[in-house]
Amino acid sequence: MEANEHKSLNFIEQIIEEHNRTGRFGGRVHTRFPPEPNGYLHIGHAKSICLNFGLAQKYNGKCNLRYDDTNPSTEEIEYVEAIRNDVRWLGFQWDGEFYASDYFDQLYEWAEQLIRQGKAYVDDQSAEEIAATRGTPTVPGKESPYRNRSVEENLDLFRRMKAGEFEEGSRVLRAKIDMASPNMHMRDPVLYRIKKEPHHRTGTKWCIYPMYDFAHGLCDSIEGITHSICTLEFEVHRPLYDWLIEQLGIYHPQQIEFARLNLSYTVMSKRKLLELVEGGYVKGWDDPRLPTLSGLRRRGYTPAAIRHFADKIGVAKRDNLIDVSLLEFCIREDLNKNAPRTMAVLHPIKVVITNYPEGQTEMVSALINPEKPELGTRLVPFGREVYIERDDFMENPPKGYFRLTPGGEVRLKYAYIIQCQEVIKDETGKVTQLNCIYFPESKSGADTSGKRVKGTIHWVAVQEAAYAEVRLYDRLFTIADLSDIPEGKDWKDFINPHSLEVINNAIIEKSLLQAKPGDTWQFERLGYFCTDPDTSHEKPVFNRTVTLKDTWAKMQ
RNA sequence: UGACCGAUGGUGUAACUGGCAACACGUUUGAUUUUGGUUCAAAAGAGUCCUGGUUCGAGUCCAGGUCGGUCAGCCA
Repeated sequence: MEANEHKSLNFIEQIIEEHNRTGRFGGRVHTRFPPEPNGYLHIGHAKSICLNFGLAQKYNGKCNLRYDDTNPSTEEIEYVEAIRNDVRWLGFQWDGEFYASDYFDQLYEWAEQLIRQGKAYVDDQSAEEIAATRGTPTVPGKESPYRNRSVEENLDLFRRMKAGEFEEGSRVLRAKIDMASPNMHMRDPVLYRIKKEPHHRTGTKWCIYPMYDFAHGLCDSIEGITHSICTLEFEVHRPLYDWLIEQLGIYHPQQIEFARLNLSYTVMSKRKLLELVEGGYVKGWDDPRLPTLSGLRRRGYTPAAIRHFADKIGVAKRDNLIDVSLLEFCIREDLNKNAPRTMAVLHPIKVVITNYPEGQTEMVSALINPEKPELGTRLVPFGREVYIERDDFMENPPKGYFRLTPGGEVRLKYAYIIQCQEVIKDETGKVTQLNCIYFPESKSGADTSGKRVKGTIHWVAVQEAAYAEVRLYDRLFTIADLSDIPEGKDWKDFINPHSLEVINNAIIEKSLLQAKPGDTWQFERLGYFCTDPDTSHEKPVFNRTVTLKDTWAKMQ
């Protein structure tokens, strides 16, 4: 596919190829995916994962998985395992699996080195005082009264911080840069803080922990990362990233920033996702309505579709809002080719074929997947009574409707053409049964009836029907752009109250009772569905991944 | 009256680095079809944020503006 097809380079590939030309990294490409283990991965992370691992593959390089675990108060082992599974599920294998905490000793040494160089100092101010003296983007900050302590005093204090002599919040280590810098991140940023909390990997060894800005670039340096790819909000951190590495005189990777993914009708921030989960708006991190990888997986999205999506959206620096219809296109494309077909009826009406012999059944032959005829056929039981979709019958059809109508004819897919002769209703006027006749010579594959019908509908034979729970999902929000909330409104005001519809007694073919969690299907004419982990032999449960395109529904 | 970044059809990304603005999604139309699916064919839709400059020629270079985003955690 990518063999001799010349695809233009994205801006990161252009930078890499420029580096390769000039020999800055000796032709090496080594990236890393650096999640913080404090939440689940979402499709925005998938963009970053595909980018980082994809670059490594493309340039014959390497990509590490590195947990950015510098804050023990929010991070948990549960998340590192979930992240590992998600990355693997997406289809990537990292070269090295590392943790920022692996490097705490080295990081500490470098902090002492900075102190010895007179480039860092221990500040006794409180967090509030530091905030108050940092200034604003337009007003310079004020230097700390502790800024000019001697190297010896700083070293002593920092070592005692490490030894646990001081309370949390009483002291921090700060870089000594420039309190008047127009870049807020250069105004003596905090490098280390005291946290008397056990860490999921280092236990109680440490009671001081490095800040992101201090740790990240230095970890990149240790691992020999060439291109440290991160999102746009870190752009203003880059001068600090570079400053630390230069002061220390160590190997210098290149940080490159790209625009994070935004998807229409959903939220992507960890904070909001967490709020949806904890507020009970959804049923967990793997709720199929969420853009988390675990949610998408449960919804029936495949790794290949997500990778293809990541490829199609491209990489650039401008803010973007990708239309979900592109994601839906990617999963339909995959499932159309790969999902076996079956028939299910979500909202049934019973059809009785009055001229079909009572007690008779027969097996009709159906394609497993018309996109892959080599997969062959399956046998579907047919009989005198079948269920059809309520939508596939209309008593007073509009122009252009070509399904079943009183006196009208349709084909029951893979079986016979039927004609509706009688409509039976209950006392409320609801249609409860259709009496039809069939044309024996119209059987699929052996049709000598000469009849032509416009419509073909799906069905399930009554005597072979089983029941299932089917969960229909819709977009989680009612507005496309969640970054643009009207004045006085909260983003949660736009949660779609109809994002989940549960059908308790959908009709399926009995053969589907064998379905295993994760199996994907196309329910003919309805959409793609995936067996949910909640499924059981007694009560199969299916999630609708996405509907089929429906040009008729669009016309209505 | 800060610093940094960005601006190309409805959406996203391109434009071989100064040479007829292309591709994908979406939309519309037609053909095929035993899924109103798929497939195939076609169309509409931007003259590249604005103003000026350089040039035979500017989306691309220069100057000035406008609009949008990010940054004031001992979060990442």
